Amino acid sequence: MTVVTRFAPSPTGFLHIGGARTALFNWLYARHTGGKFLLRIEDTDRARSTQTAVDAILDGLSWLGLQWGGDVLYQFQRAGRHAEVAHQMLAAGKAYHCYASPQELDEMREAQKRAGVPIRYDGRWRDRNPADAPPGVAPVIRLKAPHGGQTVIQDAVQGTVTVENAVLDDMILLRADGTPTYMLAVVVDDCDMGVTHVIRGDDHLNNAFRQLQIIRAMGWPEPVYAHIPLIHGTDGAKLSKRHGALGVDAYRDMGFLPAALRNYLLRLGWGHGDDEIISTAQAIDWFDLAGVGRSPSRFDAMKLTNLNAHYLREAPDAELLPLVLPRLEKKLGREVDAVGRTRLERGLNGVKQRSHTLVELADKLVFYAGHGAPAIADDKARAQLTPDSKALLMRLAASLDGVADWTDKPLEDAVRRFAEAENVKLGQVAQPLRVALSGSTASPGIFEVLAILGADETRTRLLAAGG
RNA sequence: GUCCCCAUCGUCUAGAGGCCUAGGACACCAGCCUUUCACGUUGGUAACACGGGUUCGAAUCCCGUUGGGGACGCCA
Repeated sequence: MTVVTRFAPSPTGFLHIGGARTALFNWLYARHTGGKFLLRIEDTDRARSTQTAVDAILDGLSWLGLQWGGDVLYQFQRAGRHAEVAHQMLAAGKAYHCYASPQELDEMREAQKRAGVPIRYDGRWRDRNPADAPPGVAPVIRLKAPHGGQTVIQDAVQGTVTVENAVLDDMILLRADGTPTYMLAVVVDDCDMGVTHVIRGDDHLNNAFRQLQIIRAMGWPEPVYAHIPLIHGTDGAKLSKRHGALGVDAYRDMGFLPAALRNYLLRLGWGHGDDEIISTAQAIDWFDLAGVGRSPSRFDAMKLTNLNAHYLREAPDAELLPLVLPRLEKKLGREVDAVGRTRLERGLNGVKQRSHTLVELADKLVFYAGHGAPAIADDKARAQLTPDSKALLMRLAASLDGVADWTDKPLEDAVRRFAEAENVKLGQVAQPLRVALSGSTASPGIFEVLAILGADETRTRLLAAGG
């Protein structure tokens, strides 16, 4: 049997980190088993669904590298099919019309709340004669759920979960306006799409029992359920669009790499021994449902950042350059010219070793991209440029004029000899020099910076700082 | 309120009854390396929520307590 998984977000907002992980797990499981990963947009709530949100979700998944198979299925377009199933159930006596008005049901729930009894539909139209139907009221169709016994789910993550049927009420399948509810639509679509494994957040665990009742009423094959624990914010509460969650686009803007986010998300709720750095290929090979933990986890930006720094260091320069270039040009307010580009190509490796995000990478790279004296980063850097050190830099500029081979090693020799001649420690020359060239007290190796900037640019910056 | 789920360092986790004096990673602290910052490396602080069982033996199994989370819509 070919495994079919799906990710089924509702387009009411961006793709947040929890949804991204759900998508990742579904994608990984499909890839691991050689199955298919499908995408379905649950847009049956016409009032809240937007095209902007659909685009954000599609963009987010693409950026994350989670390619879905086939066309995107839009749930609303299948409303006819959903209604058809509801009517089949009606005809088969598995469902019934309910004429209770929304206000009436609100009152019912209020009364239940006051009485301290479970809040659920009381089945007032379940066995009532249809002849009692009030005139002019469009009914909803409700599932005639089994009364006795219990419903049991063998969840691939949660294990055996049992619920008494008595606590499950007769949910609405088809609204008064003839549109399907989520419960019906999910089940019909999963069945028609041939979904074999439903991997989703465990906020859906309770829904699974209701969905199973529909599936059984229709006599359809039951999927394997895998309800993965939710991701919580640092306060321990469910992460949602309304509560602290950011869209994956926000992480892209913050300079995180898709590979890092995938690795981080994978480790949130799933483990494979002591492994931490897990490539996507490795993840596909290793991923299984049995390794998914059962307790909720909290989002830890520090760990993501650490992982991102790792993937940044590992990434080929050619891959990174196009990603930082736009950020650099935004900083400079102009295009990076050919000279700047060459320096970036040579300097990228040294800087990426020292960066955690693309944002940081761009910050630390900007001195290579521009011309003339760099902006001084902070007071610590400014403090390096004393009258004494400025004078020293002027003498250094003169001394460096004699360097014929403007590369790392000869430059290092020259600077060391200069320090010796001045009778100061190397650091006493290196730090002011670093600030003069890069604008900061922290940079790649100073001789590398010297070499990449070139003799002319170095001289320009030295004179600017010394004068 | 009712139902469901969960519980190992601050965080993510390893742990399938003896391999546990509880391992790894992030973060934090100290040392080394060093032209700065990183990287790297060495060491350190830090956890089985509590109470009962079962067992020769429990972080691991059972029950309860406490705590946390989720769900109870003509939302998805």
